[in-house]
Amino acid sequence: MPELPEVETIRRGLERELCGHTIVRVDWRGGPLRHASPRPLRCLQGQRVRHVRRYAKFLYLDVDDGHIIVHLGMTGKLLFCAPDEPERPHTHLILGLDDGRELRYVDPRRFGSIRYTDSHDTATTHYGVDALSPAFTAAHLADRLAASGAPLKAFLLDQTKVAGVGNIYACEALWRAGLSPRRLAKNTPRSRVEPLRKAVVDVLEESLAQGGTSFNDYVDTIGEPGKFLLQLAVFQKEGQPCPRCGAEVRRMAQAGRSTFYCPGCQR
DNA sequence: ATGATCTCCTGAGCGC
DNA sequence: TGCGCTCAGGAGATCA
Repeated sequence: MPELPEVETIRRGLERELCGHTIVRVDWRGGPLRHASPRPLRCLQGQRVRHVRRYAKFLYLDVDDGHIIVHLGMTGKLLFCAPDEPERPHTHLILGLDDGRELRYVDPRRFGSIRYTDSHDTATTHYGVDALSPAFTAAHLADRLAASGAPLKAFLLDQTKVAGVGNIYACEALWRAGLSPRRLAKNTPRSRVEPLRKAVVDVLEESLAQGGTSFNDYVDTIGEPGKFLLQLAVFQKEGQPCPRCGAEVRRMAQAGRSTFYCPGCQR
């Protein structure tokens, strides 16, 4: 479900609504989610949330003693609820807050994870630079592209190359840059690296400004869907005309995922 | 080491 | 209507 803009939207919601509040109750339903938590989640009781950070698609909730590392997978949602609100199916964790509200984690497919740890995250040590960080420069991207024999689409999806880009924005960025998803990363001409970097950053920032992209079930922490859907050029537009050249948008499988592209103007 | 494939799980949407 | 099939925004393990 969520890619970088959606996760960042959620981070902002958590920063606004959760920071400074203390967790007074932990109700863990036993998942299991993708990963077990190194420290028991019940130890979060009595701890105050100090900061909420994001790296790639991971959220880091810094508490008094350690960090809660959250990945939403495909269908994870963090929702602020009143205690009397009916519980949705697949609610795995409820954090009771000091002002009576609850923060609930709901995740039907259970591809997400919630881990409480006292140490630094080891899951992302091999990750690349975050696509919205200042370190994501054309020079850096050029180096990474040159070292990769993967097709551009697979390159962008690989979190160890560039962190935070998912299937929607990989398709959209390649369309904006006019680059074929099949082109090998190392065969990207130097002159097209900066346009690609800009396309990735622009599409992420524009989506973020709209609160992300929603298909079926993505909502932010107060249940609002994202509005970027209206601006997608090729993603899930198979058979429709390319907004730039009018050719028919196609779909193909790459690395087990759907790639949407325009055969007319992506070279 | 790198890239491709499979897998975890549930739900939605489609064709029959 | 109801069944079975395909597909889904992620990423880690495993294989070549």
